[in-house]
Amino acid sequence: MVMSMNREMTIGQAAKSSAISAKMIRHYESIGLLPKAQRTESGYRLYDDNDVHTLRFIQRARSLGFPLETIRTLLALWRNRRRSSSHVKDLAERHIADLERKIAEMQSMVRSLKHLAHHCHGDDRPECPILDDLAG
Amino acid sequence: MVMSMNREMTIGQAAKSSAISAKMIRHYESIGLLPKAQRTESGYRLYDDNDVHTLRFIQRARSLGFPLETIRTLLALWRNRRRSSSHVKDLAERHIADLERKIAEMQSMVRSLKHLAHHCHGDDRPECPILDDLAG
DNA sequence: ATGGACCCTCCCATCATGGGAAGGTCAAGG
DNA sequence: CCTTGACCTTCCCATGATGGGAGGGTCCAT
Repeated sequence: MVMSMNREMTIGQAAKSSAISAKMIRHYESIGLLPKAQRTESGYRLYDDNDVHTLRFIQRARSLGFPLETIRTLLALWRNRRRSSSHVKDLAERHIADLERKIAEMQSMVRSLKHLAHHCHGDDRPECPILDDLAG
Repeated sequence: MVMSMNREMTIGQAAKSSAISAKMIRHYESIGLLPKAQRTESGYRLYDDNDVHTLRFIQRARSLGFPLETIRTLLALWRNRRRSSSHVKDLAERHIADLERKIAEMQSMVRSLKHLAHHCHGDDRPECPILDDLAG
């Protein structure tokens, strides 16, 4: 049933194919996010298309901001045919809530900063409402 | 411990007065953000109202999200009577731009995640558009 | 055989913060 | 006076995700 070619490649090529740096691929392996890679006799890591598929999964999850520990769970769910989609959705929704909390925090900072900056002349003189605010 | 009358206090009290942990106050001193504190004969750090004023300045700046290196500059400007407010305003505006960039990044993640979560049934079955997306 | 482009491991840095160990100091109450 | 507990000290380690770089081995094409 396996009809795909099993092209093997070194870590540099896997890195290019997945947009994850070789440094990070080694790191993910070291923390057990990835299984230990195959090695050549001389110790070079070898990756096949399946490995690259996993790497891309991780890359996409990282690009959505998922922390590595959550990605560890997502990978397990991905591989588990008896998973429930509610588990995955729950992880996504918690992550969304996390992001929205951080966004709100930063937006509040931006509002305050813009207010302060708006009142600052921004010229050669020392008077500055921004510093006045920080000084309390 | 010799405590003079002009409102000198230990690090724990300075921490309470400034809402910066004792741990962080020591750290700020170690990286030169704060000058070395006075010490009692037995080695306890001592802080006066002026020091607490500086600590509150730092606390307020941190609460607006300024990184410590920028706060180092802000402190110098605060103490410099020949500063130009444009310098301060510039720092604030760069910080605003930084925050807005990060906010936009996270909002983009949230948009994608909400879209995916919206299409996920979130039930007992394994089918999951979120994992399908991550898997590419 | 040589050079350059890979690969390996190991250590260190970032950024801001906290935890905790091991030990010294101080004030209050028995 | 001595104990107790709440402070204080320094030092090391951890977080999360990533990168830099040293020192050394491997592979391939010229």
